[in-house]
Amino acid sequence: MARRAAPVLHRDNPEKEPLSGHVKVTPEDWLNVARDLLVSEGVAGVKVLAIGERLGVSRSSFYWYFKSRKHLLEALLDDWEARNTAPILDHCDLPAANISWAVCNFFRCFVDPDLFDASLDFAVREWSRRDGKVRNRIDAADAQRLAAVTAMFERHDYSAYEAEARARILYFMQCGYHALEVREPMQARTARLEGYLLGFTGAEPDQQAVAAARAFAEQKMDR
Amino acid sequence: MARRAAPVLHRDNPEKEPLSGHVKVTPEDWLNVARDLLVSEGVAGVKVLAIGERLGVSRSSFYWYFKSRKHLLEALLDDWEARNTAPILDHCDLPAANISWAVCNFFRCFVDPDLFDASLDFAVREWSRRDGKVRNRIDAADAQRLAAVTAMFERHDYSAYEAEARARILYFMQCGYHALEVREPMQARTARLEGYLLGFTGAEPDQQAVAAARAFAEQKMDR
DNA sequence: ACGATCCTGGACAGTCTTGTCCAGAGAAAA
DNA sequence: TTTTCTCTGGACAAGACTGTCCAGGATCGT
Repeated sequence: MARRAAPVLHRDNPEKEPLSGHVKVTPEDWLNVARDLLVSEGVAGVKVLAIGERLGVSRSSFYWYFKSRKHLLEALLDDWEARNTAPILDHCDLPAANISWAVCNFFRCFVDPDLFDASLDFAVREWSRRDGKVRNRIDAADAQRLAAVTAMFERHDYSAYEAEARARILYFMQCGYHALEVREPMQARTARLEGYLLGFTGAEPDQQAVAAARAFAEQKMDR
Repeated sequence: MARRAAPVLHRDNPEKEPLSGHVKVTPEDWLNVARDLLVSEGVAGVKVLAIGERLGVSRSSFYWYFKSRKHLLEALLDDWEARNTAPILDHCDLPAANISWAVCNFFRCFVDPDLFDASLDFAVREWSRRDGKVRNRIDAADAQRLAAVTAMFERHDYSAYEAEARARILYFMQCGYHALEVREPMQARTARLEGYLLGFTGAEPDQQAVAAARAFAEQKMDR
């Protein structure tokens, strides 16, 4: 075996790229495009060839940076874990004058793509349905987040029982919203924030908190 | 071309199946296994070979019943539409003495796999993220369902504004619950029903309604 | 200038999947 | 029984994807 035609060299094939020569990429480039594909196409769409094409680079150079596609997927999972849970925990721990402010703080996470990438979170969630290891990691993340929201309600004098029920309503509702990917302008959504507060705190909404959250969301929309 | 080895006949190959001869399947068999695979593996897992193997039938006989894989997927989508939306609309329209009973009726849909197959619904939802046509159909289904829940709250004297906010909390929360596929025994879940009612109706929960919903859920669990 | 190293392109091999074709088994009709 | 129709099995072809190998261009240090 090992009989093989001589590879076509650049100088013999000027159509390729005038003089730029090799295109250099970093492992981060591969990872970034992989994340995009995970979100837009699902884990099945994370293909070495597809990433290489988008980077304008040959497929085989991938194997210089990653041992295999499987290792890329592991890196992708680490990347998600490093991004998406900490901001929620932080925002639940933020000091708040009353429950309205606390809920509005929580709400900010799900409005600001820099704090929490909902698309990425749900792409990983979908992936987890077909992979036990992924599933375990996302279960742990959900447990952490729910515990943080529960603690938030408890700090505002709800009983343990009510705090947990309301935390679940709040977190599940927000996740349901993203799961359904409702096509609704951000304005309509924030306008209904007051209604939500009415629904799940059982207290009169603090209009200042609502206004602040609305302003924040609208500002995030402008970008 | 068209040179080809003579196919191995059954009588020449007794290893196959003693004497049962051809195994007959129906288009419904193909569809049922396809639905299972859609739920467990996602749309990418709906492969002609995989279905055929599970049916114990050769891959090529698939093409007698369906023009192509694409046509199977269309049939799958029609099948979902025929199953999953009507029960929700029906349960929202059920007569109810008060809002607690109404919400508990709604709750039943999401507890009874015969009324609403949440796994199938989310499998289609996931599919819809990669296919515009699927997306349009599921958007329409969501709109119908939300309208029904909103109307339910309105019949119990909530204002249009509050009815919509509470309908969204209720529907999104329930979807979020299924989207996250929380691993929690049904008992724990129904025990928290009262807490949910407390959270999103803004009224004192009707203990009889809660008890009835609990009993229903526990009975469904036994099967 | 020149050698060592980094990184990429293309060929190759192997697997998996879809879709087509046709011989012929089984069952139903004549 | 014989004929006809329905349905299945296996071969074939083509395409997509993964992973391997290696020649050699590009670049950096000396």
